[in-house]
Amino acid sequence: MSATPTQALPRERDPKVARRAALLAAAREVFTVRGYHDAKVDDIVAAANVAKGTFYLYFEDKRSVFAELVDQVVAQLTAAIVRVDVDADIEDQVRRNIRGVIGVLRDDPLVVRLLLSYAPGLDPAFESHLRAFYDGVKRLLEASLLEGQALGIVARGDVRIFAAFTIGGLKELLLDASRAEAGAAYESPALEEAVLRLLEGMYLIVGRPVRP
Amino acid sequence: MSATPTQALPRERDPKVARRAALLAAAREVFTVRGYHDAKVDDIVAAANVAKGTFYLYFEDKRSVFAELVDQVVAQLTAAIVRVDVDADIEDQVRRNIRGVIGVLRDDPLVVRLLLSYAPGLDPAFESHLRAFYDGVKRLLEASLLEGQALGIVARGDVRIFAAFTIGGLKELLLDASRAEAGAAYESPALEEAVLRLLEGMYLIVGRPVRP
Amino acid sequence: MSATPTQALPRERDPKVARRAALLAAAREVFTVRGYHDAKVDDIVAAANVAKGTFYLYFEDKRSVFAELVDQVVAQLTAAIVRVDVDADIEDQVRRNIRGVIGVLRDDPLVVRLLLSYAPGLDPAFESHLRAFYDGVKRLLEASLLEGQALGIVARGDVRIFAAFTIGGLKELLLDASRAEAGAAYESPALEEAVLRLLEGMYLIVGRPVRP
Amino acid sequence: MSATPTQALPRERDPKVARRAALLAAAREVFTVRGYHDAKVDDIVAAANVAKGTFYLYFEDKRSVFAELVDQVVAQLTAAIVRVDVDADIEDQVRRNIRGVIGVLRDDPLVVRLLLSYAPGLDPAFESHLRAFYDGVKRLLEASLLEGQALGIVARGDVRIFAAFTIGGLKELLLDASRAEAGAAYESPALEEAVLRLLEGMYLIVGRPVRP
DNA sequence: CATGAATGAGAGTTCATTCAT
DNA sequence: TATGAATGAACTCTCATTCAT
Repeated sequence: MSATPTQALPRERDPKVARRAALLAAAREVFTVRGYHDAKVDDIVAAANVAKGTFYLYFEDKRSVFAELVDQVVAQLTAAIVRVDVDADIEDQVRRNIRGVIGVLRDDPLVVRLLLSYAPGLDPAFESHLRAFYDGVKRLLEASLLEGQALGIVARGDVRIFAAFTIGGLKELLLDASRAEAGAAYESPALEEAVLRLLEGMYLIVGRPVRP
Repeated sequence: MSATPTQALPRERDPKVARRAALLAAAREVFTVRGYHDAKVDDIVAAANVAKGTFYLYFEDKRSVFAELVDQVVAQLTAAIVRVDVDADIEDQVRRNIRGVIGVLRDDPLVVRLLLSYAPGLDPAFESHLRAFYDGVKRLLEASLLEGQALGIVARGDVRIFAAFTIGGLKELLLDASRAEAGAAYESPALEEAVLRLLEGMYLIVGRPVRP
Repeated sequence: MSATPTQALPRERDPKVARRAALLAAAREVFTVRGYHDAKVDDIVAAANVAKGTFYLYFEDKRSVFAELVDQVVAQLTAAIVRVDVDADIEDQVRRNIRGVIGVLRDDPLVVRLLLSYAPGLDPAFESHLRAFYDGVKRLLEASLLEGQALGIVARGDVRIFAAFTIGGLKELLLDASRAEAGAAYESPALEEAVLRLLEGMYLIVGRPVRP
Repeated sequence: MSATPTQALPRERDPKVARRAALLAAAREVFTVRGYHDAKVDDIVAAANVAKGTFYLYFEDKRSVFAELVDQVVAQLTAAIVRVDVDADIEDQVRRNIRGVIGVLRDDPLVVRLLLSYAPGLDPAFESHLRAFYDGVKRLLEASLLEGQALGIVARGDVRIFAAFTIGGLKELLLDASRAEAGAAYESPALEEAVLRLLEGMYLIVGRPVRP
């Protein structure tokens, strides 16, 4: 927009940062394709074109790279979700949130599988990490729903159930979408519309006067 | 209730069957607590109070015990789900299905976590196994929904999306329920009622005459 | 040939002896086909149609069955070899020895491979056993050759070399023969004739007056 | 002989090559003493003063080290054997072959036992490997003998039998020699002479006019 | 005597992590 | 800082042998 010297894609100058990023990218690729346990550190360093020891210069251990990757996506998602302001246009904001989440996953379909791999029980080591995220989102949603109920724009009912069902449904839907080869219905705009409809059906009262 | 010598819980007499069951139970416990990879065969045999070699008398290998456990739950769930007959009382059947699924998981809360651990990407070895089950359920649901749409008792819309969202929502809900310590809302009957309401809101048109 | 009450094939009446024999036969079969290390006790008892524990009622351990099988063949071979009496027809006796050895192996071609598997170094456990046999035969042959040299019917030269070469040659030849599907040259009489010729060429002076 | 800085025995400078060689040497020692099955990877790495994992940096698995050792000797032997050229001095070439084989085994008496351990039946895994070598040598010898018969310098008779007997005799002789503590007769030149004599006796017509 | 389930020491192999260069 | 060879604890699975029934 102006003559700022910043590069469009600031192709990292600092070689240390670049290395770290390369390893992270390689890890994401490998973890996504192979799964956490099948992904060997050897695979990651091979993909990053780096020696094995280098890996440990940038990361504590195998587990911490995975954790960092998860955090990355979590951060992106968190950034995409905004607390619904009841004084503004509700539907628009909900739509925006849905679109945001879909968008993040669309941009980085590989990590979807990683993130959606909640896998409770399969690996206790990551339960806490992933659960923390889901719990956060769930709480955010619950709070919004409660507020909405007070304002009469969310149907009565147990918000925990609403929240859990919503999040679960979205997860499955997006997982499906990340796998679907074609599927016009899984095109972003259609998906967004369909999800909105579902939420409306379930509990969301939009497009109606706030007043009874 | 009578003089039959059979025991209420017939505490398996056949020692081989008993051992197998003991190992299976131990494995379920260990897998559930530790997760597949962290569960060592040593842990399982220790829990079953059996020597290491014994394990291999009853199971091909570690993986096959896990697979068998999954199959067990899948079978229970499959048995609990019936195809909805549109000539009979729809709501009752849907309710029965919901109740059936909830019931199975309630009876065996440990394995829930195991089954709900779809974990795509975390372990390619079991993806196919678990996906096959989910795909089956999804297809069953999709078919029912299509039929329902033809009869006017299911709202219009993409049945794939309906099905995926429903299953995802249920998974998350039941997972939550399996963790909830107290939570009155997660009591079976209330849960059943709440789920029914959600489905109604999303797409199910019940309690109304088929014909306008 | 007469009314002797002995049975032609005295199909052992004593069940214990029969069991033992059955196990031995099974072991021979399995060892021959699979080799010592690949032959599992399970395979042997399966072939003998006997429970695993039974094996240990009749034999100390796996090794001892093998040893006994080797001893069996060694005994047969030892019986087939006679010390050459220089006062009688030399050629005839040599021929008889060759024929005897060939005959034993022909009767029991399975065990040939077992016996010829001298395998020094491959398994120290059996070296001593098999070496003892070969050394015995070698010494026997050496003694005969020495005697023959004294009588002028064996060429001059190192009898140890003669003996070793003879035994090695025979081993290889018989091993080949035990494998040869067709091979007219490996028919017993032809083989016998050929071996005799070789020995004559190497050191045996037959059909000539002892004294020049 | 000059001022070159190269060492007489260039004690491998490349540490990777050195390690590999050390492991190979250790394996040869251990296999030779203990036999293939009794030789544990632990023994080999202990002998090489290396950690267990290191073994697997240099070799696929236990079996492949053994195979490589066998191949090594086979290669040496193969190099030592030349096809007899009938237009040149026959006796000299045969003598050279004999000397070559004896020489190889003399240089590395440990591996002799390994190589001579044909052990059919003792381990099917290596039968093919070793048999391939013996069959090769046998075919080479047979071809030479056939050629020789056509030229009248090899006696009539079944060349397969000649070849088998020769190779078996040599094996046994060299095995004996590799064990013989003292034994003047087993000194290389004497051995070479004796073998030549045996071959002459059996079928080789040397030093005589081709014409009757 | 016979059975065959149970045993458990031990084998080969893997792989996250370390560290000398 | 980067390397990659070395490490060794740990894991799964095997199988000869034992022993209660």
